[in-house]
Amino acid sequence: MEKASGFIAKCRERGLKLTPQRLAIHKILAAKAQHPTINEVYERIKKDYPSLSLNTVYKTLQLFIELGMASQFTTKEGVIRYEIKIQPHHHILCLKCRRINDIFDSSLDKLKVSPPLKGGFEIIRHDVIFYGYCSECKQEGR
Amino acid sequence: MEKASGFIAKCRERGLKLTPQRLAIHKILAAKAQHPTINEVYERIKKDYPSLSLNTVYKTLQLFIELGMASQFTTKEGVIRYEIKIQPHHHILCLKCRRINDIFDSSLDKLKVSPPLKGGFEIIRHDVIFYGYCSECKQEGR
DNA sequence: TTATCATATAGTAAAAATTACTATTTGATA
DNA sequence: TATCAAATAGTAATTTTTACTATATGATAA
Repeated sequence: MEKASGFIAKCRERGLKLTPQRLAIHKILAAKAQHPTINEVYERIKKDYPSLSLNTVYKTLQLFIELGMASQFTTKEGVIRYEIKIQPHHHILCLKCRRINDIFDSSLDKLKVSPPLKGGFEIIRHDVIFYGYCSECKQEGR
Repeated sequence: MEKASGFIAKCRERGLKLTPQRLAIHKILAAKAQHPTINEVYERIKKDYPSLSLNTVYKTLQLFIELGMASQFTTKEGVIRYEIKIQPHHHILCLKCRRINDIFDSSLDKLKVSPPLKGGFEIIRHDVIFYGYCSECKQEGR
């Protein structure tokens, strides 16, 4: 669970208001190993803030992304998921239960493409996604 | 450009009808380095087959995916793109013009996660996406 | 603590993307 | 060439995302 203090500082820096909605959305994303969809964010917060608007969730997540505080990625099925920006990491997705874990592996962070293969591209960053079966689904024989 | 004959054979095997729509969609995907969105597929074919239904494009692409002949992936912006299944490869995406190139690099195909980091997962496959600027956009100073 | 003001929110509506449904058409087979 | 199941187009329904606006609220400074 990431501290909210960093988030608060960032909002102050940028002159953004610290609303309960933003704090709640940040809290969901910052909880360890969360990769919720828009709707999951909305539904979870709605329990405590029934007046929350889905609109606000959309706009807040977009804001977070613009600020570089969060990012979205999409699974093979085309489901868009969100996560907070933390240290560089990659993902591993269970093909059965759809659970997504983070992988922190510095060797993956260092991947390079040899010049003849990258066709003149200047590479800024990269993501790796592994697909497989988690320990529970593996036992159930899929 | 991939041969259509493989596709035709695959359809016969599975008892699928060889319709002009399917052939056209396959042709678009099979053209070298194409990663079109649903709408791009639809618009391009509509020029020659004005009666084509968007519905058919959706269903055909889903079919191709179920058959393991195509796959979808999504860019950071959440745009879903489709491609034909060819030899294992990865992607490099220009952050400015959104062009997507394929990378064939066997060392990337061999990526592994060390057991302590994969948390019990059994890994089946993986994808790597690089982000950067292509040679043209690089020259334009982004 | 309170007044002020720009920003954020909720609520509604509009637009875009995706899926469902069905009558008709069409490819494959004999 | 006839038959039949499967595929298609067209339409409608549903879902997802975005736009718009009046109201509410966080931040600031008096």
